[in-house]
Amino acid sequence: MSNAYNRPDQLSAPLRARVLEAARRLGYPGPDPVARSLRTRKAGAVGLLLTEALSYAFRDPAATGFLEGLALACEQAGQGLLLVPVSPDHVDVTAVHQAGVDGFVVYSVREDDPHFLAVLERPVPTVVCDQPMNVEGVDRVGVDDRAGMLALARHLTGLGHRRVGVLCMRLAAGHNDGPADAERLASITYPVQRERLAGLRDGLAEVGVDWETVPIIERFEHSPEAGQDAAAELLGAHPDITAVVCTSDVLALGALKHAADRGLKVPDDITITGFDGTPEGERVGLTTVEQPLREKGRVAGEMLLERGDRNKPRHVLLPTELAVRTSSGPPRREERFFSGW
Amino acid sequence: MSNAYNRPDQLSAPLRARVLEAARRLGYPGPDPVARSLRTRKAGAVGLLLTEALSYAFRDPAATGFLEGLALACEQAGQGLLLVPVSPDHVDVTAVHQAGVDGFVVYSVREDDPHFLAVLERPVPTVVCDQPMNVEGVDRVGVDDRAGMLALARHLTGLGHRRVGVLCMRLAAGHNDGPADAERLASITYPVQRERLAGLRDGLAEVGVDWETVPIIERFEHSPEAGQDAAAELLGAHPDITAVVCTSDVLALGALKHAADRGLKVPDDITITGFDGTPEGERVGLTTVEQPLREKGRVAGEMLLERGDRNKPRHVLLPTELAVRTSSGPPRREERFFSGW
DNA sequence: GTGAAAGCGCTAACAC
DNA sequence: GTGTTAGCGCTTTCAC
Repeated sequence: MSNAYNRPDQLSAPLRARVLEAARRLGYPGPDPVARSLRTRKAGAVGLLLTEALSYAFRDPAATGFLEGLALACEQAGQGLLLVPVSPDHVDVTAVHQAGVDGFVVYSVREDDPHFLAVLERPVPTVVCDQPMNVEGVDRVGVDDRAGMLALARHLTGLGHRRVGVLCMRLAAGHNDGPADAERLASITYPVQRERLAGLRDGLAEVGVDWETVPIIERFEHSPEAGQDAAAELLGAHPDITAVVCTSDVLALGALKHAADRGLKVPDDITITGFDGTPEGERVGLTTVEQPLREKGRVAGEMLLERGDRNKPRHVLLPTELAVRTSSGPPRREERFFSGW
Repeated sequence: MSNAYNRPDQLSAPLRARVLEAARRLGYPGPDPVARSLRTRKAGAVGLLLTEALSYAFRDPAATGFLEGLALACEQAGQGLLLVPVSPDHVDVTAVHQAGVDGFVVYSVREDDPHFLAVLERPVPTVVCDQPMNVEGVDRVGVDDRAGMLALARHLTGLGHRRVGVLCMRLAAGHNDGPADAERLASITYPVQRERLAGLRDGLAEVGVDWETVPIIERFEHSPEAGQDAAAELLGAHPDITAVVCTSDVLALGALKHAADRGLKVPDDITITGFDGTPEGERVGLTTVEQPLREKGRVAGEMLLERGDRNKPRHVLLPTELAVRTSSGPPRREERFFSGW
């Protein structure tokens, strides 16, 4: 009987038909997938852990690109993709325990995220995307955030910018909407933000800009609105800034909006840059660091699903590319630091 | 022991700590979620069935809006969201059988979709979004597509348009990239498309335009590229058209692109309209019929999750709103039908 | 507060 | 090709 459903080739066609017909008549709804999973020790699904609320997966364009690639990989392997419902505030980890999955993909969470720690306790393989970095025995796929931002910084300093300000995403647990002081910068628990800031610091140091003097505005929420608001704060406090470096395209989109509202011409009056390479950013001509978002998702899925042979953790670093578009240009003549123009 | 994990309140705190500590020492990874699901008859997840490839969920802005709302509802109920991997071509229904879920949300599939039929055989509640319509014993949430399109049609005829062309999505199984003839129109298996076309037909009939003379171009793929291509086909064959009505914003975005490439000014040279009300459409000033996408997803989730009392099928119809923006205007003077301007 | 036992529905193995 | 059986890991119940 089990064979009729699971191994059609083991029975003769007419017999199979007969069995199935009888089952239908008896009102048998087909094998229970949960019972089968218990028996075969396969859930047929991959769990996805996001640090944010579930709906974030469909709102953030960088996440969306990643997930598209991940979904592609799952699809090809015939695996489902289970979005695990985690409340970002609640420290309720039961959802992770409830998830009937054969493995987890963890997308860009804090180093000390309790949900992530719960995932590690589950006896299933795990692949991390982006962060945390350097977790014992866990595969990871990411990009060289630091090198990407360094390239961007050099582009800006090459244009002549010296007075730059930064808009960045959440740096650690807890709400901190405002300037990130030295103490905050020393306790970053989101490695990606740390790396991107480090790349910028290095690039600015090459032309003698003191990192201590660079204003950094942090936002808890990651949305264009937050970027817009942060840009207002930054330019309000530091009107002499010639370039606003954002650690994501989403924030940069908001900064562009603020510039427009304020009547500032981009890039003539001010340069604004992003990071990620989202379709939205491209559409509006945002200078940014592009990373292969979809590819990252695909690789994450494949690492998890194809882990037949290897058992030592793998780390894949995908390339980034500086995309110079129309949101960056030299600072105004009177604001330039040197005058070889 | 089970109590230690599941009912912390039933034990004394120190005892609970002792048990958990012992379990950890023994290398016990916590209760197996699948076994628990089998026992409790609760999977803790909602299945999502899309007619398209899984990754489509993250690519189509209308789907994304819906899913954001659905994810929100799941999250609030502490339920996971399982994306069921269906290959659109393959008629392999096993993925539906494998899915360990407490219910299904079916998003906009064909009336005779085999995966959908497989869902109906599963002994779990199901909620349909948009289509199919009128399925015995199944809850549904949607919008009044016909009325929405009728309002749009009246807007266009009011502006003076008489020679309109249509770009529409897939109408039935099978690839048909090209004109939809009478036979094709008579065998539509996507009710949403049928309704939207009917609304347009009704609106045009009010001013005496013969539906038979309205060219309709169908595309299998639903993407801006397909819309662009279809617009080229439409305007190539019918250069006298003054308005291109698209049955989705995504297609309209492509049509706008085509118009731009061809050097046509919108709306001076040609009017282009969409349907859905996506952020992208809004950004570019697309005249369209807005529907509450996120709300639709939320309602779908809630209908599935809160089905405590009711057991007769519910049908929720959400309102649409005509959004007149900058992509629609009167036809050129020499092309107008009447001249009261 | 503890321990033992039944059974959720299935698959895989083995005897017929 | 058919029938029987053990057991996946859990929760629930009931006796202690």
